[in-house]
Amino acid sequence: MLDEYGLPDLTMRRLALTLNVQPSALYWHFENKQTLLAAVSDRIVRGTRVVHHGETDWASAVRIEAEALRNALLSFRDGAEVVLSSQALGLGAGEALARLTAAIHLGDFDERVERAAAAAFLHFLLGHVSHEQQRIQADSLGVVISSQGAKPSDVDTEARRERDSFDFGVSLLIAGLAVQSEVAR
Amino acid sequence: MLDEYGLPDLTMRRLALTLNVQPSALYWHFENKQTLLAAVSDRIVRGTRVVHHGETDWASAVRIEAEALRNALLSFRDGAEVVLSSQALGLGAGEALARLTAAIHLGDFDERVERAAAAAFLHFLLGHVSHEQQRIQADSLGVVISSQGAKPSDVDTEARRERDSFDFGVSLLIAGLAVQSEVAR
DNA sequence: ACCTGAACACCGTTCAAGT
DNA sequence: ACCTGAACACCGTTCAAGT
Repeated sequence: MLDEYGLPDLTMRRLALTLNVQPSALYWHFENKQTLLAAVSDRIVRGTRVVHHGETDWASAVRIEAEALRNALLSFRDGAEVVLSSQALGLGAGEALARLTAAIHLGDFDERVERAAAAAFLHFLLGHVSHEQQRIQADSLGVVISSQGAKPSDVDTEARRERDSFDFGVSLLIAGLAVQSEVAR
Repeated sequence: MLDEYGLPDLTMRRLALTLNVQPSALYWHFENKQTLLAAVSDRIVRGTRVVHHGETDWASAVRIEAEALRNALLSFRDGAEVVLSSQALGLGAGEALARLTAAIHLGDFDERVERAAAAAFLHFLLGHVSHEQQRIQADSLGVVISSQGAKPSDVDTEARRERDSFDFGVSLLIAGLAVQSEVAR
């Protein structure tokens, strides 16, 4: 349904219709829409399992995990916004945070540093991908935002640019964390 | 209205009621709710003007700007979420991005680096503060989320912790960007 | 230029009652 | 255990018509 209609049209009533059921029936299975969306977030995040990395360093582990999470979010329409909206309520992104924290933990930092860094990674990640997906959607609707002189810029080079700026952001945070580790010892 | 009711209850109908006007009247002034919220975002972001920093280095400039933006967002209930929701539509956060970019520009980086870094700062900033405000709201409703053994932890130390983890995130990004500048030359 | 009145096509959620 | 029927209290938006 998400892929077909997008988040704004993922309503309880439409979901019930798809399931050939009355809207009220959904409330036997989920307390409300928020918890339902949290469950959807979980499924989205768990989508991409990371290849069990042997004994790589923490930086590569974080990079791999970030990439995997980005792919998981990108694999559903509005994926990032779904997770963003349900973590805004304190639900749904726990799994993602745990995975990032585990990767960082390989670097053996102070525990509070690890928590704060994982949160920073997650904030960047969700923000960036939701921005990406908003662009994807706008493009698919043929909406032209780019002002003056910018060529149609084929989808491929556009996708590369997005990936590059994502990697750049991840690199910034990793480099910052690396400096932090040198300060610590 | 935002401070009194919060974003979820900031509806066109309630706004009209507050203004002693019919809901349809609002549509003469704004094309739709999205553009109205974008205007609200603008006001929130412009709230805190930065003290004209003389000739500090780019790192302090960025730190000051980030702090100012955080304060602007915190000064309205659900401020971060308002901006987040309207920048998800490509509107509303332009001013914030411009200010961060200007501060970073003092460091004289590659233009693409500056853009990507400013975006990274903004994503972290909005994500962090919206998380903060969600916590504030939960606390004010007396909702206890913290599991087991965590003391009630007075509001003051809680606020300090939030500020610290915000500063930490900003520091991560700044340190990462500093490394980037060394690579460049 | 700015607003009203009335309508359209929806929402999420509750709750008694059914099977 | 799981669902229906019916209702409640709302939404955003449009558009002819008024002043």
